[in-house]
Parts: sequence; C-alpha cells; structure tokens
Amino acid sequence: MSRGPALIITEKDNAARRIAEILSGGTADAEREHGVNVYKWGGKRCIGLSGHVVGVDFPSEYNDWRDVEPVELIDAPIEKQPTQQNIVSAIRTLARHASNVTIATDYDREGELIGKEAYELVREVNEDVDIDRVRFSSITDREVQEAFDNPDELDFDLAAAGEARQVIDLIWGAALTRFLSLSARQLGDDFISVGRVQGPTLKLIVDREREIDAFDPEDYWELFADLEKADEGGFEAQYFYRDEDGNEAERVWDGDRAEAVYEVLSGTDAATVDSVNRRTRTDSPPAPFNTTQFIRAASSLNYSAQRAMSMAEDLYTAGYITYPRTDNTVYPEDLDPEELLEAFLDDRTFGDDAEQLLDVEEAIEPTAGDEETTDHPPIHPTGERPTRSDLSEDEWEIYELVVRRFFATVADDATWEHLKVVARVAAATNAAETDIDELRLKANGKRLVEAGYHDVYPYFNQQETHVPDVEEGESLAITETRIEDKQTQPPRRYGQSRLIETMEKMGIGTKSTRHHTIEKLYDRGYIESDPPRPTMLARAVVEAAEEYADQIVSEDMTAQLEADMQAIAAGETAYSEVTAESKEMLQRVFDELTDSREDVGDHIQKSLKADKTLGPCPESGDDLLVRKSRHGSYFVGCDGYPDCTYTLPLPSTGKPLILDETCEDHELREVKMLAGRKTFTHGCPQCKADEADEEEDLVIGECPDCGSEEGGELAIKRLRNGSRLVGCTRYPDCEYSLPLPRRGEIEVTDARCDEHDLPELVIDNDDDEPWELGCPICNYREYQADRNGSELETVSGIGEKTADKLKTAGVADVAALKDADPDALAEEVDGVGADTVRNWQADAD
DNA sequence: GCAAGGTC
Repeated sequence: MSRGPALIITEKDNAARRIAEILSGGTADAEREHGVNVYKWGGKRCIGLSGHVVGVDFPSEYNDWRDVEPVELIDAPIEKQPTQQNIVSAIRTLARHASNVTIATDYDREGELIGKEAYELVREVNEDVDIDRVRFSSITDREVQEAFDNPDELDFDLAAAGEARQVIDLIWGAALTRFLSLSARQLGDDFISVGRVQGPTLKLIVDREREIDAFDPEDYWELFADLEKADEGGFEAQYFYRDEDGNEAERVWDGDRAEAVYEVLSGTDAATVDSVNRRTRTDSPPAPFNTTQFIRAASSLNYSAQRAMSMAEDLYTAGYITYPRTDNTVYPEDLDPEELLEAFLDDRTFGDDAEQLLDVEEAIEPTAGDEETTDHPPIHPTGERPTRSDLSEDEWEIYELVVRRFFATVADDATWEHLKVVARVAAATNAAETDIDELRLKANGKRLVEAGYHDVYPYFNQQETHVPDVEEGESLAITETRIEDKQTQPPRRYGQSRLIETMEKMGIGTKSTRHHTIEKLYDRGYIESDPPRPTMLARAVVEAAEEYADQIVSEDMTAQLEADMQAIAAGETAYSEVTAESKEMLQRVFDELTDSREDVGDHIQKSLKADKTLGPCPESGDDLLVRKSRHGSYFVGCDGYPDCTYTLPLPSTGKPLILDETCEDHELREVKMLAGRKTFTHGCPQCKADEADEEEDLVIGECPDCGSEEGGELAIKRLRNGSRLVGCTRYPDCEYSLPLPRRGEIEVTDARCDEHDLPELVIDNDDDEPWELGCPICNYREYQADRNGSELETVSGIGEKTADKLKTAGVADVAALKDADPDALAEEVDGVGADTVRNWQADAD
C-alpha cells in the first residue's frame, strides 16, 4: 500500500490554492513540481489542472488531409493524448505514492469528465489507491469543508456523456471540415471549417442577412404636433388612429390619407385634452450577472465580447471578482450581502453607495435570476479591492460594472410614473373638404419617482420624458405641426452580445466558449466588421451544409446530443450506442456528399473569389482582386495574371475589408483597412493611386542626411498606396524619411523650427481641432521617445508611472534597462530596489 | 493545419 501524502486534484490552479488555504487553515506552502504549483501541508498535496490536460484526436497516420479520405475519419480510431505535458507529468509523480486521491474538479458535466481524465492518469501509475470525488458549488469555507467531510464517487456515466460529445464533435467537425477544404482546394491556413456550434451560429448570421437582402421597404408617414400648456412649456404629441383590430396605430400607410390628416392638423391651433392616464410602474433591479448578461452589459460600454471576457479573467486571476464563466444567476446561500457591502464601506469610489445600501431595516434580500447551477456563483466582487491605479482605465470600468451590478442586486426597486395624455383636434371650419372631422394626438410622459437601484447602477437608461400635468377638457395650443415620411427598416444585424444571447437561448456553445466561437468565425473569414456581416464564403458554406449536411448548421444537433448525453448520464443509454448512431448518420451524409464534391467545391471557390473582387481591371477587363504578397502585405492584382500584370498598391497597415460602396469612375469597390483603433477607409485604390501620381512633391527644406553633400531636399510626398511621408527628393539614392499622419489636410505654416530649419506643420482633420504637429523631425523624435516609454511597459512589473520614473533617471528603453547597473539605478529611482531591477532585466531577456 | 470544451 502507498503511504505517501494524500493528493487533491482541482480543475485549475486558482481553485487548488484556495482549497489548500481553506483545508490547511492558511498554513499551506507552495512548491513546484514539473513547473506546476503544488500546495503542501500536513500529509496533503493539492494540485490544479488547467481544464482538460488530455485531448482526443486521430492517430498521426490520419494527419495528412490529402492522403486520407475525409469519410475514413468516421471509423478511425480515436486516442487520448496529453496536451499539457508538464501537468500530466506532475500528476503522475504525485500520484505514484499517494495514499489517497480526491478529485475536486468543477461541479458540472465537463468537470466530471476532467475529473475522469485525472482519474485515468492516476490509475496509470497507481492501481490500488482510493480515488474519491468531492463536489461544491463555491469555494467557501463551509462548502469546501462539508464536501471534504462527505466524499463521494466519481460519476462515470456523467463523464461518459462528456466523452460522447467529444468524439461526436471531433468526427463530424474534422470529417466535414476536411471535406469542404479539400473540395475547394483550401488547405493550409485558409481551410474551411464547420462544427456543431460554429455551424448554427454562422447560419444565424447568414439567415439574418438573407432577411435583410429580401427586405422590401414600405413607405409610411408619421405626424406630430407640439402642444403647449400656458406657462408649462411644450411637449410633443403624435397622431394616432384605431386600426382594424382596434389597436392604436401611429403609422399611416397611405400617402394621400397622411396628407389629408396633415392638412387638418396644420390648419388647427388648439387641441382639447380627452383623457389623462397616470400609472405607477415598479422597475425591479436586475438579476446577478452570469457570463452572457455580463458580456451584454460590457457591450453597452462598447467592449467586444472577447475583450470583456479577457478583462474579467484578469480581474478574476487578480482576486477582485469571482469566476467569470458561469450560467448561474442565483447567489449561493453562503454569500452574505451585508458582509460583502461592508467590505466597500471605506472605499473612495463605492463607500457612500455601500453605506446607503446597508442603511435599511430588514435583512437584504438579493435579486435572483431563473438559472441556478452547481458549478460557480454568479459573477460578483470578492470584496478584495483594487485601487484605481492597480488597474488600467478599461479594467477599472469593468470592475466598477461588476461591483455596481452586485450593488444593484441588493438595492431597492425604482418607481416610474407614466402619464398618457390623449388630446382631440376638431377640424377647423375652413379645412379642405375631407372625411376627417376629428383626429387624436397622444403623448407619453415618464418620470423617475424613486431612483432605487438606478442610484448605484447608472448603466440603464433613465431618460425622462416630460409631459405636463393637464386635466380632461383643458385646451392646449398647437404651436407646430410636422409630417415625416419614413420607411420600414430591415431587421437589424446581430451584434456580438445579441449573438451570444441568442446562442445561449438556442442552447449552443457554453459560457466559456461562445465568445471564442464568434472570434473563430472572424478568423475563418466567415464574418467581417462589427456588427458582424457574413462573407460570400459564409453564405456558400451554409448553403452547401443546408443541402447535404443540414445537421451541422442546425441547432437541433446540439439539442439531440444534449438529450443523448442526459440519457447516458442517467444510465439509460450507453456511450457506444450514441456514438455509433451518430457515426451512421454522418456516413449517410457522406453517401450523398461524395458525388457532389466538385459542385460544392466550385460554389465555394466562386464565393471566395467574390469576397476578394473589387471590379474590372482597366487593362484586361478581368476581375481585380485583393491579394496577399509573399511578404504578407496586401495589394490589388488582376485575376488574369500572369497574362495581365496590372496592380494597385494598398496601405501597409491593417487588413483590407471590401465595402459595398463602388467608385463611379472606376467601377471598383472601395476598401477599408481594419487595424483595430487605427481602422480607416482607404477608398477606391485606383483613385488613390491616381491622386498620388498627379500630386507634386512639396519641398519644405534641406535633407539632413544628404543635403550638404548631394543637395537632396525634403519634400512632402504622397505614395500610391495612399500614405504620406516627408522624404528626400533623391530617393531611392537617399532613404531618409519621416512619417506623417494618414488622415487630414497638411498645412505648411510660416513658422520654422530653429533647430532643423523646417516649417512647422498643422494637420486639419474635418472632425477635430487642427493638430499642431510642428517640425516633422521634432515630432518624430517625440514619437520615438514615447514609443520607447511604452516599450518599457512591456517588461512585467513596469507600469506607466514606473516607466516615467525610469525615463527621468535616463533609462529610455528596454536596451538601456538591460545595460543599467541595478544598484546604481535603485539609488536613483524612488521605491525601486536593486532586486526589482534584476527581475526586470531577467524578464527583458 | 480539422471540433468543442476546459483554462491562461
């Protein structure tokens, strides 16, 4: 029998650390095993996995896509291989002599599977050791103690349900992905992928685009009047009528009718109040944050799903908020709202709100959502507080959102007062002859009577609409009338957060993967821009799937799989039965698909080309396409190459996006360059090249490099790819150049820089204050200095403030930091020790 | 170089 220490295995390092702390009463020490943290106390060791540390895949002889028919993957063997070698080795080392092993992975299906993976690793090296399983929904003293006092067994059926999912996803995904990629000859980086989750997600986007394409706008009119109560100011009221069903309708679908009504309305100067309706509405605070609702709230602050999650993960790792991947919207019983509020009492930002929230008579009863799960609590602050300077501005904004959401869930209802006024207008006697003798106007006012939770959670709209107190029978003056012609609008595209919400509703993907799936669609060239729009490639892939493998773009596949997994977990079906059935279904898909390989491939290839096509080549009439050079830069080239060698340059920054707008002169679609915050519209590449060819270089001074010897001069130049620079007139013999901003009119002023004898430049952007760039050489030097500063911040442990201090001490960049003498530098910079400098230097290497 | 699911 093994008599070594007992081993506890958790799903992640963070959980291992906290569980060790709880079970050891804070006495656990950290040591390293194969580079992995192990927490040690008494006769115990605790180690964290990193989610799945083994993965399923086909044996290596199936690796070559061209050598293996995709259909062969259906019956190919599947292996489990370690994917995190260091953790697997550490587990093996620790398990070999363990006296007991406890699996403490997350309390959900995937956690059970991850637990089983750990179980198998342990069994490989230790056949006899007892392996038990503990389950807890949040890592708190009470839950963890209780779980470890009552250990349970691993649920192999539940884990098998997860394994069925793994295998089915792999086989369907790999076989169909390879088939599509091979059929369209898209191998290497540009393969064409499909899968159980990305398929339906993509179809969702494509379907919406189809609706938009098919949309036929309809004209309608709306009529408004400004009403005024003496001394109380005016308010806007809108014309309405009763439609066939007796409902209030504002849109007038008939133009003549609208004109007739408008004639009556504009010919009248008073309206009589017909009815006044007041009602009070309670506006309850929102439920606690799950991942989806958190992403939605962050998106209203203009963060992408991906970015919001990555910041939440950082805040979690730093200990400021709880685990950000959760479906749970009900706080666990362990969470004591009063205690958590108290943690914020002395906080500069949140103290007053916390105090106000605690100042109530009864016990605080937090809100709760519909979903209660067993794995993690809703996202909330831990009570461990960062100061503003510990976080970047964006991180702070996200942290504040999480804190305030928690505040909102323990705050009071808000109360609104709604006021609806209906007024009647009688047709004036001089009105043109119509069948209209009376029409009605309505106005809806709302006022926030009790701000309630809005006081601590200012992210929701609290806009009030003012409608004055009026009484029935009262006469109001009509001060102005308006008729507006409008059109019905096509349905809106899904934004990222709406997409994630819809995926959740359809039951596809998980809290941890939905935002990744959307990123994947971008990476694969299926969607572009934000809100995402599908490419022609995406349409072709969805069309091909709809015809031959509808399952892979249907949400039903997940629903069916979910049902099968439930059955496996309940012991009603076997893993082998479910996977065999799924394989048969895929086999039938391939029976149909194989004969259509060429058709499918042609269609996809045409769409791929359409996604790159700008318009006709002026020389050959073939298509001009956006292409990528061997060096990775983009340019415009002719599809007739090599017979036609016509090309146009594109800007060197960013990834080109082809817009719908077409240049009338050249029949070429315009191009936008996507480069994060530096995204800009390039326009028609032919126009840009022509402009540069016509524009003469503007000489502004002598070239500092070759001016005195060769007589080179500095000039403002425009390149054919649209960018501008200050360069030497002797180019390419002299390569001296300085950058200029891409946008804005460049003005050369009379002021001159004494040091460099160059004119000072001003950049005039239409939408901005003109920017005084100054002497281009001075400007470039400042820019370099700045860049070196931010370069210092790439060293871990150096923030903006420290970088500033270092620069003051004469350490301008990373190279200088590496050369610095640690002791001397520590002398010079406040609050920095020599060891810290040595750490930086080590990190910089 | 395929999926989706964990985690970082």
